[in-house]
Amino acid sequence: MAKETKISMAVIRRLPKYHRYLGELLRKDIDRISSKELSERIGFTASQIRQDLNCFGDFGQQGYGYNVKDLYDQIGKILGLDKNYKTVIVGAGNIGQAVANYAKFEKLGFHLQAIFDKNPKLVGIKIRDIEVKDVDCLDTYLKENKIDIGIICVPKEHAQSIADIMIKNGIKGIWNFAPTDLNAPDDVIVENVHLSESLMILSYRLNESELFKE
Amino acid sequence: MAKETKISMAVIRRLPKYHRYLGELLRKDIDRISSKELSERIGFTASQIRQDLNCFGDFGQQGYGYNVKDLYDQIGKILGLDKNYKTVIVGAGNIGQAVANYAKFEKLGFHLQAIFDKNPKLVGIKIRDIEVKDVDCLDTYLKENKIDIGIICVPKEHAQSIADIMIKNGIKGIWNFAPTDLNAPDDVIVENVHLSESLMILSYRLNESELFKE
DNA sequence: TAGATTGTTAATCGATTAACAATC
DNA sequence: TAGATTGTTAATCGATTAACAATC
Repeated sequence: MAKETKISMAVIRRLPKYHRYLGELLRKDIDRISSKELSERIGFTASQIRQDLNCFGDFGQQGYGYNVKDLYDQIGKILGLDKNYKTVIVGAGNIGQAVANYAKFEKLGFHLQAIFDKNPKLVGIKIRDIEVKDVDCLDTYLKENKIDIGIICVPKEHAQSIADIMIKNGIKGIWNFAPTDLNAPDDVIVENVHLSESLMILSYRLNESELFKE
Repeated sequence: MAKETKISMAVIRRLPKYHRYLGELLRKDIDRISSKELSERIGFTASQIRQDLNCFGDFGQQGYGYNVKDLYDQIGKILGLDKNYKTVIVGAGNIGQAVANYAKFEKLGFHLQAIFDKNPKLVGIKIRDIEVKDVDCLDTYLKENKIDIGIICVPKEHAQSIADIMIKNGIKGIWNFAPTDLNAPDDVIVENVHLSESLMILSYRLNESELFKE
């Protein structure tokens, strides 16, 4: 991570897409690519691609372009995909189970250590060989086990209190699926997945375009 | 939807959050709010709130502020939440099932009509009283039933071919959970939920902040 | 009326695009 | 070397914030 100055959120949100497209090129045994050609595939301007990449270092070579494998690895490193994270899921309902079973998850270095729920019908069942624990044990569990990331899949009414327990016990990142904004100190990173917002935006765009006639 | 000129994506992506916060105020029996007070709750500047809302009409009143119920309803209408949409899910794996069982879904006016999968082990099972059909029937089904929105929850390798069938049969919106970018004509709206991108951004931010020491 | 708060214009800030010298 | 393509600066575009007259 070469250069200084704060990277803008706009750039950061494009990084995973670079990583994904470079991964595809790699699988196609393409070993070099110019910003112009990548631009045509990925849909960003060549100029933007060069600007974005230059936030992190001089990855390219004049007259040649970028080495695909190299750049893929570099961006993976920038994204922290070379690291390992210990995670817990709180909320073993539909979304919690889907996340737990989400295969890509482990591949990216996120290792699920435990799952919690408050529903007695779910406590005790096994998901991916992990027995669901009672949420009352969460606080104790987090004290006894160093966990990096907490995944919140509970209804919005309980999300903040679960987040508070996580924060109190030193969790550094929260992946929040509850449809609410969590309060957290600056040194705890919260990344939201708000499905209903996504759906509303789809609905808006459908109507805006006048495509949708009931 | 009063005013003209194209609304920017930045504004649109904030609309669901307005809707959510106004819904909360409503439940707390607060019936009027100024841009300043809303600003303190929602975390946007008062100026931005007034700018955003004015894209769609003059909802406020000088010296008074905004009527919560009114504004909530207006934004709901702008988002198309007063409409009903017929949907199908293709892919009855973890994510497909989670989406199918997602309660909020129906409440927003999205009515699930059918679920498809190609796995014989899943074909025939019932999810929310809907029997999973073989994906080979998708094309015929869409010809016989007018569906508004297709939800893609299949692995990325199959996403485009499913999308093609949907597009060919007149589906106007696609909610895409497959980690790939779909090709679609301009009159088909694609809204992506890329979970792994969200996770990568969390990972990046964790490392950037130097909070994460392995 | 006086006070409050909007709607809207102007100023600022930040992000994207264009251009081109540097250089492989 | 000549051609290609980067890294980077400057120009443009768009989004956010500030300011304030209009008005409830």
